[in-house]
Amino acid sequence: MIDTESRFKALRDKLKQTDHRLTPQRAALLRLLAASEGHPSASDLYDQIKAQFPTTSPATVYKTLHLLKEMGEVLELGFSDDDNRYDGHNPAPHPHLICVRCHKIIDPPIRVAESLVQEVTDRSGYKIIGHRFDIYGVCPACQGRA
Amino acid sequence: MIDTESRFKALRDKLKQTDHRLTPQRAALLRLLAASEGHPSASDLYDQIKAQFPTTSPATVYKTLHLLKEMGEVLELGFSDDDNRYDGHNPAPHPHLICVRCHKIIDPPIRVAESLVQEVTDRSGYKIIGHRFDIYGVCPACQGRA
DNA sequence: GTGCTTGCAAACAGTTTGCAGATAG
DNA sequence: CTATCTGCAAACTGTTTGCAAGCAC
Repeated sequence: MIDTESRFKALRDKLKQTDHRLTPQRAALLRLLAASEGHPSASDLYDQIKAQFPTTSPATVYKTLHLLKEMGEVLELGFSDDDNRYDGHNPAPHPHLICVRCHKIIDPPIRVAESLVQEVTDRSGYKIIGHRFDIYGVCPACQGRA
Repeated sequence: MIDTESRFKALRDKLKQTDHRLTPQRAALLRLLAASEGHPSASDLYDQIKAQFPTTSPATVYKTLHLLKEMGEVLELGFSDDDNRYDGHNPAPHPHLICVRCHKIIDPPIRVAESLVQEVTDRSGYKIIGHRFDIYGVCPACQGRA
Protein backbone atom coordinates (compact mmCIF):
# COMPACT_ATOMS: atom_id res chain seq x y z
CA MET A 1 0.00 0.00 0.00
CA ILE A 2 1.06 3.54 -0.73
CA ASP A 3 1.56 5.88 2.21
CA THR A 4 -0.99 8.55 2.91
CA GLU A 5 1.21 11.52 2.12
CA SER A 6 2.25 10.35 -1.35
CA ARG A 7 -1.30 9.40 -2.15
CA PHE A 8 -2.48 12.86 -1.12
CA LYS A 9 0.14 14.44 -3.34
CA ALA A 10 -0.83 12.23 -6.25
CA LEU A 11 -4.47 13.27 -5.91
CA ARG A 12 -3.54 16.93 -5.58
CA ASP A 13 -1.28 16.79 -8.62
CA LYS A 14 -3.96 15.05 -10.64
CA LEU A 15 -6.28 17.96 -9.95
CA LYS A 16 -3.66 20.49 -10.95
CA GLN A 17 -2.79 18.63 -14.12
CA THR A 18 -6.41 18.71 -15.19
CA ASP A 19 -6.83 22.41 -14.47
CA HIS A 20 -8.90 22.06 -11.38
CA ARG A 21 -8.54 24.22 -8.30
CA LEU A 22 -7.38 23.05 -4.95
CA THR A 23 -9.81 24.67 -2.53
CA PRO A 24 -9.44 24.09 1.21
CA GLN A 25 -12.56 21.91 1.14
CA ARG A 26 -11.09 19.80 -1.62
CA ALA A 27 -7.75 19.53 0.13
CA ALA A 28 -9.52 18.26 3.23
CA LEU A 29 -11.42 15.68 1.19
CA LEU A 30 -8.26 14.56 -0.59
CA ARG A 31 -6.52 14.05 2.73
CA LEU A 32 -9.38 11.96 4.04
CA LEU A 33 -9.50 9.86 0.89
CA ALA A 34 -5.75 9.37 0.82
CA ALA A 35 -5.80 8.12 4.39
CA SER A 36 -9.03 6.14 4.32
CA GLU A 37 -8.85 2.44 4.93
CA GLY A 38 -12.48 2.04 5.86
CA HIS A 39 -14.46 2.74 2.69
CA PRO A 40 -16.27 5.81 4.03
CA SER A 41 -19.60 7.06 2.73
CA ALA A 42 -20.11 10.54 1.32
CA SER A 43 -21.80 11.48 4.55
CA ASP A 44 -18.91 10.12 6.65
CA LEU A 45 -16.58 12.31 4.63
CA TYR A 46 -18.93 15.26 4.83
CA ASP A 47 -19.12 15.00 8.62
CA GLN A 48 -15.36 15.01 8.94
CA ILE A 49 -14.89 17.94 6.60
CA LYS A 50 -17.61 19.91 8.32
CA ALA A 51 -15.60 19.66 11.54
CA GLN A 52 -12.89 21.70 9.82
CA PHE A 53 -15.05 23.88 7.54
CA PRO A 54 -18.47 24.19 9.13
CA THR A 55 -20.13 25.82 6.13
CA THR A 56 -19.22 23.04 3.71
CA SER A 57 -22.21 21.54 1.95
CA PRO A 58 -22.83 17.93 0.94
CA ALA A 59 -23.03 19.10 -2.68
CA THR A 60 -19.36 20.03 -2.63
CA VAL A 61 -18.41 16.60 -1.36
CA TYR A 62 -20.53 14.91 -3.99
CA LYS A 63 -19.20 17.09 -6.76
CA THR A 64 -15.58 16.47 -5.86
CA LEU A 65 -16.12 12.74 -5.44
CA HIS A 66 -17.72 12.69 -8.87
CA LEU A 67 -14.75 14.52 -10.33
CA LEU A 68 -12.24 12.12 -8.80
CA LYS A 69 -14.29 9.14 -9.85
CA GLU A 70 -14.28 10.37 -13.45
CA MET A 71 -10.51 10.66 -13.25
CA GLY A 72 -10.26 7.12 -11.98
CA GLU A 73 -8.75 8.28 -8.69
CA VAL A 74 -11.59 7.14 -6.51
CA LEU A 75 -13.41 3.84 -6.58
CA GLU A 76 -17.13 4.16 -5.93
CA LEU A 77 -18.99 1.22 -4.49
CA GLY A 78 -22.64 1.95 -5.19
CA PHE A 79 -25.42 0.37 -3.16
CA SER A 80 -29.08 0.70 -3.98
CA ASP A 81 -30.14 0.21 -0.37
CA ASP A 82 -27.38 2.05 1.46
CA ASP A 83 -24.99 4.98 1.09
CA ASN A 84 -22.38 4.62 -1.60
CA ARG A 85 -18.88 4.01 -0.31
CA TYR A 86 -15.60 5.40 -1.57
CA ASP A 87 -12.04 4.16 -1.76
CA GLY A 88 -9.53 6.84 -2.68
CA HIS A 89 -6.63 4.99 -1.20
CA ASN A 90 -6.67 2.13 -3.67
CA PRO A 91 -8.95 2.97 -6.60
CA ALA A 92 -8.20 -0.13 -8.66
CA PRO A 93 -10.95 -2.78 -8.66
CA HIS A 94 -10.43 -5.30 -5.89
CA PRO A 95 -12.64 -7.69 -3.95
CA HIS A 96 -14.62 -6.45 -0.97
CA LEU A 97 -15.97 -8.33 2.00
CA ILE A 98 -19.14 -6.68 3.24
CA CYS A 99 -20.94 -7.27 6.51
CA VAL A 100 -24.66 -7.36 5.81
CA ARG A 101 -25.43 -6.34 9.39
CA CYS A 102 -23.17 -3.39 10.18
CA HIS A 103 -22.15 -2.59 6.60
CA LYS A 104 -18.48 -2.60 7.43
CA ILE A 105 -16.36 -3.22 4.33
CA ILE A 106 -12.89 -4.72 4.36
CA ASP A 107 -10.47 -5.84 1.69
CA PRO A 108 -10.02 -9.60 1.98
CA PRO A 109 -6.58 -11.00 1.18
CA ILE A 110 -7.54 -12.59 -2.13
CA ARG A 111 -7.27 -11.60 -5.75
CA VAL A 112 -9.72 -12.02 -8.59
CA ALA A 113 -8.01 -14.14 -11.18
CA GLU A 114 -7.02 -12.01 -14.15
CA SER A 115 -7.66 -15.03 -16.29
CA LEU A 116 -11.34 -14.94 -15.41
CA VAL A 117 -11.82 -11.42 -16.69
CA GLN A 118 -9.59 -12.20 -19.66
CA GLU A 119 -11.75 -15.19 -20.50
CA VAL A 120 -14.83 -12.99 -20.67
CA THR A 121 -13.01 -10.48 -22.81
CA ASP A 122 -12.01 -13.19 -25.26
CA ARG A 123 -15.36 -14.89 -25.50
CA SER A 124 -17.98 -12.19 -25.22
CA GLY A 125 -17.06 -9.55 -27.77
CA TYR A 126 -17.49 -6.95 -25.03
CA LYS A 127 -14.86 -4.30 -24.47
CA ILE A 128 -14.11 -4.87 -20.79
CA ILE A 129 -13.75 -1.78 -18.62
CA GLY A 130 -13.69 -3.05 -15.06
CA HIS A 131 -15.29 -5.34 -12.59
CA ARG A 132 -16.58 -5.62 -9.08
CA PHE A 133 -16.50 -8.55 -6.74
CA ASP A 134 -18.36 -8.30 -3.45
CA ILE A 135 -18.60 -11.07 -0.91
CA TYR A 136 -21.41 -10.77 1.63
CA GLY A 137 -21.26 -12.14 5.12
CA VAL A 138 -21.59 -11.42 8.80
CA CYS A 139 -18.48 -10.10 10.48
CA PRO A 140 -17.16 -11.67 13.70
CA ALA A 141 -18.35 -8.73 15.81
CA CYS A 142 -21.89 -8.98 14.46
CA GLN A 143 -21.92 -12.76 14.91
CA GLY A 144 -21.05 -12.13 18.55
CA ARG A 145 -24.03 -9.78 18.86
CA ALA A 146 -26.14 -12.83 17.94
CA MET B 1 -31.28 -24.25 -17.24
CA ILE B 2 -34.67 -25.19 -15.91
CA ASP B 3 -37.63 -24.81 -18.24
CA THR B 4 -40.05 -21.96 -17.72
CA GLU B 5 -43.03 -24.05 -16.74
CA SER B 6 -41.28 -25.98 -13.96
CA ARG B 7 -39.74 -22.82 -12.66
CA PHE B 8 -43.15 -21.17 -12.55
CA LYS B 9 -44.55 -24.11 -10.64
CA ALA B 10 -41.66 -24.04 -8.20
CA LEU B 11 -42.26 -20.36 -7.51
CA ARG B 12 -46.00 -20.91 -7.14
CA ASP B 13 -45.50 -23.84 -4.77
CA LYS B 14 -43.04 -21.86 -2.71
CA LEU B 15 -45.69 -19.21 -2.16
CA LYS B 16 -48.29 -21.79 -1.17
CA GLN B 17 -45.91 -23.53 1.19
CA THR B 18 -45.29 -20.27 3.02
CA ASP B 19 -48.98 -19.41 3.30
CA HIS B 20 -49.03 -16.69 0.74
CA ARG B 21 -51.83 -16.16 -1.74
CA LEU B 22 -51.56 -16.57 -5.45
CA THR B 23 -53.34 -13.54 -6.82
CA PRO B 24 -53.65 -13.05 -10.58
CA GLN B 25 -51.12 -10.20 -10.38
CA ARG B 26 -48.64 -12.43 -8.59
CA ALA B 27 -49.20 -15.27 -11.02
CA ALA B 28 -48.41 -12.92 -13.88
CA LEU B 29 -45.22 -11.76 -12.16
CA LEU B 30 -44.18 -15.32 -11.40
CA ARG B 31 -44.61 -16.25 -15.04
CA LEU B 32 -42.50 -13.33 -16.17
CA LEU B 33 -39.78 -14.13 -13.66
CA ALA B 34 -39.78 -17.81 -14.52
CA ALA B 35 -39.33 -17.00 -18.19
CA SER B 36 -36.99 -14.04 -17.92
CA GLU B 37 -33.54 -14.35 -19.41
CA GLY B 38 -32.90 -10.65 -19.61
CA HIS B 39 -32.63 -9.42 -16.01
CA PRO B 40 -35.66 -7.11 -16.15
CA SER B 41 -36.16 -4.10 -13.92
CA ALA B 42 -39.16 -3.68 -11.64
CA SER B 43 -40.54 -1.20 -14.11
CA ASP B 44 -40.07 -3.61 -17.04
CA LEU B 45 -42.04 -6.19 -15.11
CA TYR B 46 -44.64 -3.64 -14.08
CA ASP B 47 -45.17 -2.57 -17.69
CA GLN B 48 -45.72 -6.13 -18.81
CA ILE B 49 -48.12 -6.93 -15.99
CA LYS B 50 -50.05 -3.73 -16.57
CA ALA B 51 -50.75 -4.93 -20.10
CA GLN B 52 -52.71 -7.81 -18.56
CA PHE B 53 -54.05 -6.10 -15.42
CA PRO B 54 -54.25 -2.38 -16.13
CA THR B 55 -54.98 -1.36 -12.56
CA THR B 56 -51.89 -3.05 -11.13
CA SER B 57 -49.67 -0.69 -9.16
CA PRO B 58 -45.89 -0.61 -8.92
CA ALA B 59 -46.22 -1.19 -5.17
CA THR B 60 -47.62 -4.65 -5.79
CA VAL B 61 -44.70 -5.53 -8.01
CA TYR B 62 -42.18 -4.24 -5.49
CA LYS B 63 -43.90 -6.03 -2.61
CA THR B 64 -43.94 -9.35 -4.40
CA LEU B 65 -40.35 -9.01 -5.56
CA HIS B 66 -39.36 -8.28 -1.98
CA LEU B 67 -41.20 -11.36 -0.81
CA LEU B 68 -39.52 -13.61 -3.36
CA LYS B 69 -36.14 -12.11 -2.63
CA GLU B 70 -36.57 -12.87 1.07
CA MET B 71 -37.37 -16.46 0.12
CA GLY B 72 -34.24 -16.65 -1.99
CA GLU B 73 -36.28 -17.27 -5.14
CA VAL B 74 -35.28 -14.08 -6.87
CA LEU B 75 -31.83 -12.57 -7.21
CA GLU B 76 -31.81 -8.79 -6.94
CA LEU B 77 -29.03 -6.86 -8.61
CA GLY B 78 -29.11 -3.44 -6.99
CA PHE B 79 -27.64 -0.39 -8.71
CA SER B 80 -27.28 2.98 -7.07
CA ASP B 81 -27.46 4.82 -10.40
CA ASP B 82 -30.01 2.72 -12.25
CA ASP B 83 -33.08 0.57 -11.70
CA ASN B 84 -32.51 -2.64 -9.81
CA ARG B 85 -32.67 -5.76 -11.92
CA TYR B 86 -34.17 -9.13 -11.11
CA ASP B 87 -33.37 -12.71 -11.98
CA GLY B 88 -36.09 -15.15 -11.01
CA HIS B 89 -35.00 -17.76 -13.48
CA ASN B 90 -31.69 -18.54 -11.83
CA PRO B 91 -31.57 -16.97 -8.36
CA ALA B 92 -28.22 -18.42 -7.33
CA PRO B 93 -25.30 -15.97 -7.39
CA HIS B 94 -23.53 -15.98 -10.72
CA PRO B 95 -21.36 -13.55 -12.66
CA HIS B 96 -22.94 -10.82 -14.75
CA LEU B 97 -21.59 -8.95 -17.71
CA ILE B 98 -23.04 -5.46 -17.79
CA CYS B 99 -22.93 -2.99 -20.66
CA VAL B 100 -22.20 0.44 -19.21
CA ARG B 101 -23.85 2.13 -22.19
CA CYS B 102 -27.18 0.37 -22.70
CA HIS B 103 -27.31 -1.42 -19.35
CA LYS B 104 -27.96 -4.77 -20.93
CA ILE B 105 -26.98 -7.62 -18.60
CA ILE B 106 -26.00 -11.08 -19.75
CA ASP B 107 -24.65 -14.17 -18.02
CA PRO B 108 -21.13 -14.81 -19.31
CA PRO B 109 -20.06 -18.46 -19.63
CA ILE B 110 -17.67 -18.44 -16.69
CA ARG B 111 -17.90 -19.49 -13.08
CA VAL B 112 -16.54 -17.84 -9.97
CA ALA B 113 -14.13 -20.28 -8.43
CA GLU B 114 -15.66 -21.77 -5.31
CA SER B 115 -12.19 -21.90 -3.88
CA LEU B 116 -12.01 -18.12 -3.87
CA VAL B 117 -15.07 -17.73 -1.70
CA GLN B 118 -13.95 -20.66 0.43
CA GLU B 119 -10.61 -19.00 0.97
CA VAL B 120 -12.30 -15.88 2.35
CA THR B 121 -14.51 -17.98 4.57
CA ASP B 122 -11.49 -19.75 6.03
CA ARG B 123 -9.36 -16.70 6.57
CA SER B 124 -11.70 -13.90 7.54
CA GLY B 125 -13.82 -15.19 10.38
CA TYR B 126 -16.87 -13.91 8.51
CA LYS B 127 -19.90 -16.11 8.05
CA ILE B 128 -20.25 -15.97 4.27
CA ILE B 129 -23.75 -15.57 2.89
CA GLY B 130 -23.31 -14.86 -0.79
CA HIS B 131 -21.40 -12.90 -3.34
CA ARG B 132 -21.73 -10.83 -6.44
CA PHE B 133 -19.41 -10.57 -9.38
CA ASP B 134 -20.12 -7.95 -12.02
CA ILE B 135 -17.95 -7.33 -15.05
CA TYR B 136 -18.43 -3.97 -16.78
CA GLY B 137 -17.88 -3.39 -20.44
CA VAL B 138 -19.32 -2.12 -23.68
CA CYS B 139 -21.39 -4.63 -25.62
CA PRO B 140 -20.75 -5.24 -29.33
CA ALA B 141 -23.89 -3.35 -30.36
CA CYS B 142 -22.88 -0.26 -28.37
CA GLN B 143 -19.32 -0.44 -29.71
CA GLY B 144 -20.84 -0.35 -33.18
CA ARG B 145 -22.77 2.80 -32.29
CA ALA B 146 -19.35 4.40 -31.71
C1' DG C 1 -9.85 39.91 -13.33
C1' DT C 2 -11.78 35.47 -14.89
C1' DG C 3 -14.32 31.69 -14.54
C1' DC C 4 -14.24 27.63 -11.70
C1' DT C 5 -16.12 26.45 -7.15
C1' DT C 6 -19.03 26.83 -3.27
C1' DG C 7 -23.28 26.53 -0.56
C1' DC C 8 -27.97 26.73 -0.39
C1' DA C 9 -32.32 24.97 -1.61
C1' DA C 10 -35.18 22.75 -4.60
C1' DA C 11 -35.58 18.94 -7.63
C1' DC C 12 -35.05 14.13 -8.68
C1' DA C 13 -35.93 8.96 -9.10
C1' DG C 14 -36.53 4.65 -7.54
C1' DT C 15 -38.41 2.47 -3.80
C1' DT C 16 -41.17 1.97 0.43
C1' DT C 17 -44.99 2.69 3.42
C1' DG C 18 -49.85 3.51 5.35
C1' DC C 19 -54.25 2.69 4.86
C1' DA C 20 -59.05 1.61 3.20
C1' DG C 21 -61.33 -1.42 0.31
C1' DA C 22 -61.09 -5.88 -2.30
C1' DT C 23 -60.39 -10.86 -2.50
C1' DA C 24 -58.12 -15.71 -2.12
C1' DG C 25 -58.56 -19.63 0.44
C1' DC D 1 -65.41 -15.36 7.04
C1' DT D 2 -60.95 -13.33 7.78
C1' DA D 3 -56.37 -12.39 7.14
C1' DT D 4 -53.79 -11.18 3.32
C1' DC D 5 -53.30 -8.47 -0.75
C1' DT D 6 -54.11 -4.56 -3.78
C1' DG D 7 -53.89 0.16 -5.41
C1' DC D 8 -53.43 4.74 -4.51
C1' DA D 9 -50.92 8.51 -2.84
C1' DA D 10 -47.73 10.36 0.13
C1' DA D 11 -43.33 9.81 2.24
C1' DC D 12 -38.50 8.67 2.12
C1' DT D 13 -33.46 8.87 1.09
C1' DG D 14 -29.31 9.51 -1.10
C1' DT D 15 -27.84 12.12 -4.78
C1' DT D 16 -27.96 15.79 -8.34
C1' DT D 17 -28.82 20.30 -10.22
C1' DG D 18 -29.39 25.53 -10.79
C1' DC D 19 -27.87 29.62 -9.56
C1' DA D 20 -25.87 33.73 -7.24
C1' DA D 21 -21.99 34.90 -4.49
C1' DG D 22 -17.12 33.76 -3.41
C1' DC D 23 -12.45 32.82 -4.20
C1' DA D 24 -8.18 30.26 -6.47
C1' DC D 25 -5.05 31.30 -9.60
